[in-house]
Formats: sequence, C-alpha cells, structure tokens
Amino acid sequence: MRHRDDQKISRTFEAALQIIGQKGLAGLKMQQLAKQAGMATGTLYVYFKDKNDLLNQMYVHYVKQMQRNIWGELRIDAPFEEKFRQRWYNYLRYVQQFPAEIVFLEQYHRSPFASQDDIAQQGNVLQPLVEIILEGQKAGTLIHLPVNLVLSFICGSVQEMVAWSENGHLPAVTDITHQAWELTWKSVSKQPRN
Amino acid sequence: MRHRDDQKISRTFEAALQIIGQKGLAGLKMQQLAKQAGMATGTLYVYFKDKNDLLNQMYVHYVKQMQRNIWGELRIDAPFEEKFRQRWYNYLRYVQQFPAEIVFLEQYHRSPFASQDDIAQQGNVLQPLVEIILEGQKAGTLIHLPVNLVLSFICGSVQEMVAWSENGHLPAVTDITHQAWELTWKSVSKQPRN
Amino acid sequence: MRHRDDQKISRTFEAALQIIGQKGLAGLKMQQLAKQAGMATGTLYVYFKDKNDLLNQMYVHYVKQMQRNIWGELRIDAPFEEKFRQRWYNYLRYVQQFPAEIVFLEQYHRSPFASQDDIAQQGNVLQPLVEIILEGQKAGTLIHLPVNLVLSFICGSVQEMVAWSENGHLPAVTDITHQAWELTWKSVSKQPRN
Amino acid sequence: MRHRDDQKISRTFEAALQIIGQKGLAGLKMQQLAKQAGMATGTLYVYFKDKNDLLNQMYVHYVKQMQRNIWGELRIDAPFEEKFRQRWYNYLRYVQQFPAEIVFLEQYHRSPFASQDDIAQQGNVLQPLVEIILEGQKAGTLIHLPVNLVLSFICGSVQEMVAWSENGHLPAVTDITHQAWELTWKSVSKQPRN
DNA sequence: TATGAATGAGACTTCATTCAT
DNA sequence: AATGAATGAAGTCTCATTCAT
Repeated sequence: MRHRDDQKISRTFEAALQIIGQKGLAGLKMQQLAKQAGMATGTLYVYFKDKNDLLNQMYVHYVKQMQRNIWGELRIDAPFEEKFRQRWYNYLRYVQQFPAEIVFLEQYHRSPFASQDDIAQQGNVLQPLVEIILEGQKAGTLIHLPVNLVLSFICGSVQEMVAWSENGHLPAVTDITHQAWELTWKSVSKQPRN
Repeated sequence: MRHRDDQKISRTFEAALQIIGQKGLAGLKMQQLAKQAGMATGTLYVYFKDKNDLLNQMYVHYVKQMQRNIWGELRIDAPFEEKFRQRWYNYLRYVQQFPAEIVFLEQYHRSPFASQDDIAQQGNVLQPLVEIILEGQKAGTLIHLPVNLVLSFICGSVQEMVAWSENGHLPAVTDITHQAWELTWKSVSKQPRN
Repeated sequence: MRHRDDQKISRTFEAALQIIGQKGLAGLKMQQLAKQAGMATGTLYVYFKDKNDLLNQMYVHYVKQMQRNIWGELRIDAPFEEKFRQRWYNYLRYVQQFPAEIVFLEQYHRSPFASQDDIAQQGNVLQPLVEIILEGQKAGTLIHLPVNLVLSFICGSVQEMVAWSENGHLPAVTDITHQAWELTWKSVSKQPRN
Repeated sequence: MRHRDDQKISRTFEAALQIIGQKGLAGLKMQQLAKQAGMATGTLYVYFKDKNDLLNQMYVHYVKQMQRNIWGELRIDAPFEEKFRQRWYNYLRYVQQFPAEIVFLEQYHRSPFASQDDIAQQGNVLQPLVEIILEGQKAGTLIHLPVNLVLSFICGSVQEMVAWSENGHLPAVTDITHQAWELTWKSVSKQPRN
C-alpha cells in the first residue's frame, strides 16, 4: 500500500499519545483515536494492519525518538560533570516535554500488545547515558557501582520528579532542575563518606 | 446458608493483581479474573457493583496496605541514618515484594476507571517517608531541599531499581540493597560538595 | 413438598402484582419479588417450580378470583336491568379494586410465559356476564347482536374507563359509575333508533 | 461509503413490533430483533444508544403515527353522525390494522423503559376524537357527559372488540363494523330513555 | 423449610475490523 | 486513498436457578 499522506502516521501517533496520557492504554479505542487524529476509522487501517501493529510501530518510533533526544550534542573538551549533566538534562527535558511518551512506553511493556522482540529492543534506549557513566567511572570521577544501578537511579528519580511536578506535588521542573542535579551529582560522584 | 465470604474479596484482588502484573489494566477481563480467583463470573457481581467499583475498592485497599507496610516499627533511640534507612528499606521491600501492586497503582491513575477522589487520596501514602525526611532536615542531618523533591528522588530510584532487577537488567534486589542505600544516603545527607 | 406456610403463596402473588402494576411483566425479577414478598429468593423455589410455574399458577388463581368476584349474588325477582347492572357493577368494581390484576392478565397473554392451555381457559372467565346477556336477549330486553360483541363492548369500556380514572384523566370511578351505566345501558338495551 | 440508512430505523421498529406483538415487551431481545430486522446486532447500536433509547424513539414514532391515522379527512358538510363515524372508523381501522402498535403502546407504559416525559405526551393522541365529541355535544347531538368518559368508552370498546376478533372470539372486524357502530352510536347519541 | 450466596447461561453492549461507496 | 456504516466476536453484566448451611 502506498501512503500518499505520510503525516497521517504522525498525527495518529500524537493523538494516541494524548489519549494514553489521559486514559492509559486501556482507554485507547480505535474510533476515538481516529476522531482525535482527524480521520475516519477505516483510514487507520490503511496505514496500520491492526491495533497491535499500530502500537508496535508507535513503540519503535518513540523509542528511537527518545534516544535521539537523549544523545544531543556534547562539547568534547568540556569538564566531565558538565558533559554528564548535559546528558542527564537531555533525558530530563525529554521526560518533561513528552510525559505521555513515557507513560506509553511504560504501559506498553505490560500490555497484551507487547511482543518480546519489542521489549528486548528497549535495552539500548539509554545507551547515551550508559556511555557517559562508563566514561566517568573509567576516569575515576563516578562511583564504582553496576552501571545499571546508577542508571536506574538516575532515570527513576527523573521520571518521578517530573511526574510529581506534573500533578502539582512539585513546582515546575525548570524551577527545580538545579536542585535536582545537586541531588543526582552528590549521589553518583565519587566522594568520601563524610 | 453460605455466608458472605470476605476472603473472596481478597482472592479477587490478588487474582486481579496477578493479571494486571502480566497484561496490564488493559488486559484485565472480568471472566478471566473470576476464573483466576476461583469463582463464577456472576459471583464477582455479588461483591462488586461493577468493574469500576472493583477497581476503586482495590485501589483504596492497596493504598492502605502500602502505607501500613512503609510505616513499620522504628527504634526511637537509633541513630538517624538507621531510622531513615529503615523506612527506606520498608518502602524498598514493599516495592520489591509487591511489584504488581505498584504497577496497578501506577496504571490505575491513568485509566478510564480512576475517579478524582481516589487520586487525591494518594497524597498521604508516603507520609511515613515525609515524616522521617522532615525530622532529618530539622536535625540538620539531611539536605535542605523541598521534601517532595527528596521524596520523589527516593521513590523513583527505588521503583526503577526494582523494576530493572525484576526484568533481569539488574541482579536480585537483596544483592544490591546495600549499594543502593549508599547512593541514596550520599545524595540526601548533608555533606559538603567535595 | 409440603407447604408449612400457605400464606407465602398469596404474599408472593400480591407482591408480583404490585411490581407488574408498576413495571410490567418485563420488570418482574425473582429477586425483587422475593424481597417485596418478604422472603428469600430461594424460598420462592420451595413453592414454585420456576418463574413460569409461578406465573402460570398466578394466572389460574386470578382468573378464578375474577370469576368469583363477578358472579356475586343476584336477587332472582329483581327487574332485569337491575340484575344486569349488578353483574356489570361487579365487573367494574373488580377492575377498579384490582387494576394490577387486569394488567397482569393482559400482559400475560402476550408473554413468553403463557401456555396455550392457560389462554384457552380464559374464555369462561366472563361466563357470569355471558349468562345475563343471553337472558336479556331471550327476554327481548337486550339488543340482538353477537354475545361476544356486546361483551367486548362492556368489558372494554369498563377497563378503559377505570384505567383513565386511575391515571388521572377521569374522576374517581365511584363518581362516574352512574353516568357510565347510562352509556352502557343505552348502548345495549333494545330501543328504537330515534 | 455507505450512507446512514433511515429505513434501517423503520425496519427495526417494524421488527420490534412483530416480536412484541407475539412475545410482549418482556420477550424482546436485541439479538433476535437485529436478526428479524435483517442486520447485525451491532448495527442497532449505530442507530440507537441502547435498548431504552430504541424503545423511547419507537414510542414517540408510533404515538405520532397513530395520531396521523386518526385525523384523516372529513367532509365538512357531511351530517354529524357521518363525521363522527368517520373518526371512529379511522380509530377502529388503526387499531385493527396495527394491533401490535396498540400492544406496544399499552405495554410500554408499564415497563422499566418508560420515562415520565413519554407518558405525559400521550394525552393528546386522541385529540381528533376529542374534537369531534366536543362538536357533537355543542350541537346537542351527543349526550352531555365528561368528554373523557365518552372517549374511554369508545376507545375501550373498539380495542376490546378488535382484540377478540383477532383471537377468534369474534368474527373478522370488517364483518361486525356496522353492528359495532350501532352499539356505539346508540350509547353516545342524545336520545331519551325509552 | 428457609436462607441468600453462588452459579453460569444468556442478555446487553462495545469495539476492532471490514466493506461498500 | 478515504470514509464511516456495518459487522460480529468478545466483553460486561443480569438474573433465573441451585445449593450449602
């Protein structure tokens, strides 16, 4: 099939995110999705084989987008903390700008739609962060703990902070970014117990 | 005559958790739920008005249970770090022992089933942690940042760590608890930047 | 099975009538019926094989009761109009006192519960009226038209009048009985067209 | 693209009537209805929100249709009896041609589906008959009794007669129409008691 | 016998998907 | 390709009936 109008796909993805952000995957209905995306139900099936396929493609799409966003540009000669902070910030900004994406990726994993293949692929989404952490450990700047432990620490705290900011239990993310980085850096940088 | 059997309710909740843990809220079907809970479909409707009511009651139930689990007993005369660690550990243990509960609470919020009242109630679930953090800040032992920031940091990191441990990206939780605490304490305790 | 408590049957019938009078046969549920009759659901099945049986017995019961009510006592030596009027009045009074019974008998006919036998039996409910009409025709007092035509005329008008009185489109039955009889007698008595 | 097909609505109504005429409202099942109307179950829900809505719309529809049928055309210069008879005959013909409609309207009133609004609306269905009766009374041709009493008399007798004709207790309606009119006219026209 | 919780067939309804236009 | 009405399998829920107490 030929897709004359490629933007229909992105419109679909965006509409789906919006719904999932509000009602969760359990609340995503093809009819409402089409309406929100400004097209007819049947049109969805021109671009996607079925709901499963739609969500699969969507998953791949957003995993890639997330990765692109986290990589960003780094000044090679900058001091390590600044480079690390940059990656961390990229991740933070992504989570903040695209909260629905995060909800989707999260809920997709535990859903009747996820295939094992998809989930496996997720591992390297955070590759940008993995690399910078390894670099810091090699340089003796970061604490020597399993990379994934450090990683989960960073990602978890960021996600939760953004979520709380969103639902009003914390101020706007931009207003606490500095403090959040303090916490993060204190935790993962190599420094003697006082 | 058969008596109204309160354990049917808990059996239902447990079965629901099991399914949600695997398939997400989107994968929870009343018929399968009944089967898993060892009763007839109709029986569910003896104890719950409808699916919505079931999930509402379930939410209230698990919010309460989570709180009970986090409080725990504290030795009053213990040094602060130990008391704090205890609460943190209670939380960690809960998240680890009951991953499905966490998934449920998470997914419930963004679902067609959640009522605004339910969500409001969630605020005080983490009261036990709030209190210990405030105590530490007052004593000058903990860093002076918004409580909820510290809190989101702690909860987020714990949740993510457990999740990664569960899906194989990290070793068993018990094997990294010590290291995780190091990270956490380093981040939130008052100590000069080195 | 032995029915220790025979009044349970009548209590059931009465409760059923009450419900049918309000919600129709389509609104009769065994559970609500039991509650209204002041007993447990299961008890109904001690006295009746199933819902069908209940309605069947109920039909027979009320057909008989109606007949009993219409017969009444007649003074043999009274003038014909008075005797006729007496029967008519008995019927009217029955329809008025027991409107739910009428609704039930009506709806029962067109329902998934009615058996052909039941319906056949209904023919002779109005036997008392048939007899008095025949007597009047033989005596030349009543107009010579098919008995059932006269009969349907009388029954239909009475039923409708009572129904209208009940739902407020007509005054109380007792206040218009005299006028109604005027109409009836004028229609069926032998008198030249003017 | 297929167009929304208004005749599907009428096909649904007709099928519903057919079923209700046989089995009563209590016997109307959505699946059988769809089958009888020659469409899929789901299609019903394209045109009607739910069973309740279907029956509500249906009620409004048939109340209107009945009224249309009774009005008919009247020769202005005809003698009163003929005009009156015409209206009466229109009503009779409607009741005879559409017995299921009558059953439906009747059963709908006492059903779990009826709304108070619907029922209120019914009052003016018989407006055509009301008008002609008032005219006759003003002209001194008809007996001076409450209009609704006369009306209930006429409607009740017609309905019952047709019902009996239908179930075999009376000959075909066309064969007794003349006699029925005799009875009716005798009852309501002004004439001295003999 | 009386109870009302438990059952599951079958009713109502939704919704992913197809199809005529 | 695009549309949205049509479809019917699958879901939610009801309710006549059974059954343990």
